[in-house]
Amino acid sequence: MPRLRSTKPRSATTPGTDTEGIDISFLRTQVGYNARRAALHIIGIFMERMAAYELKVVEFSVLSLLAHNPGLTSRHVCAALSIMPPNLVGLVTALEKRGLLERRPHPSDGRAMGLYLTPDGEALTTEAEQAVAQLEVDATANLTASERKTLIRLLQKVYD
Amino acid sequence: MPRLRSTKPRSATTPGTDTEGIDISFLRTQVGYNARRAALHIIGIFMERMAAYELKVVEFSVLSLLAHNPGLTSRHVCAALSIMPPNLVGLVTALEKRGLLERRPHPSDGRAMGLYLTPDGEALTTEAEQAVAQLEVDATANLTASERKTLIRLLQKVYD
DNA sequence: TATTGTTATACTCTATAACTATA
DNA sequence: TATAGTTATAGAGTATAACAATA
Repeated sequence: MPRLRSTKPRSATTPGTDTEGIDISFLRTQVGYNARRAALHIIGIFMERMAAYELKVVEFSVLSLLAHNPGLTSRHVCAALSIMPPNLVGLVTALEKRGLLERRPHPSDGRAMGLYLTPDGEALTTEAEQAVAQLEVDATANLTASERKTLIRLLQKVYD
Repeated sequence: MPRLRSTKPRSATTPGTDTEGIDISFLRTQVGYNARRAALHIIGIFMERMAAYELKVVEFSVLSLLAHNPGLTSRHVCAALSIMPPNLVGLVTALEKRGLLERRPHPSDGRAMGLYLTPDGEALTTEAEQAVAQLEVDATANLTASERKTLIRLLQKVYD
């Protein structure tokens, strides 16, 4: 299989700032590279807009997960979001201090704590989810509704 | 707009380990969430397989970029791969110490250094690119060739 | 004055080991 | 013996400020 590889060194006169003329043909044919670039693009816009709610990506994910699954334990949240248990502790503590969720002892398992949104947490999450839904549409404005649906389906086929 | 949100708390008897039965319907409708999950899935397999070449994702990206664009300056590489200049320094130094690339003074700009793969670097990159291409196909085995092509096209529409 | 490459540094994110209390 | 939550800590990744050499 022949390698497509330019032999001519790049213009010796203009180092320049732009990305124009740089050959990234190999990386562009890889799903991983493109998925990462697309994810970072959307996450960048997420961070800009969600700063108003003082929510990072993982914090929003936890809140949204608990909004739809009240009483989930830390272990459940970790499994669903691929978070290491030690890293969830500080996160939950911070959200608890902000009055957005609370830990309640599990009724039948003395080791476990159920996580529940407070009314404030519910309200904020409702707003935040709407903001995220809008932000996602804006961040993927180059896609038609149909393309967006197809993209999500194909991405899920990759990791499911 | 009604919120779909379960009101019934989760089973009080089985905290469990699995992810079964957890409702992640909201997150699953977001492109950003799915793109990140898919990227992490592929990157995980990348790290496993490319450990044989002692190459991390960013290191491979730099090598592949230089293979197709000999003489690129640090500034170019940073712009093309969204790396902060201070973070590229150690990376290039390490690859140089491994004998995979070398810095040559730019012929017309005394500040700049052109980056070039050594013959060893070229050889390793050729092997690594083949390994990555295979790994990508394996990591996206649930997709047909046509779906894979569509996925890449849609991802590029998002961030281009 | 602006830019390239660099150093030093700080901040964030993620990962590992070990402890406690319960099961 | 195993598991849930936690603590402390280490490591990787990413970001900013400032400097020397050159444009």
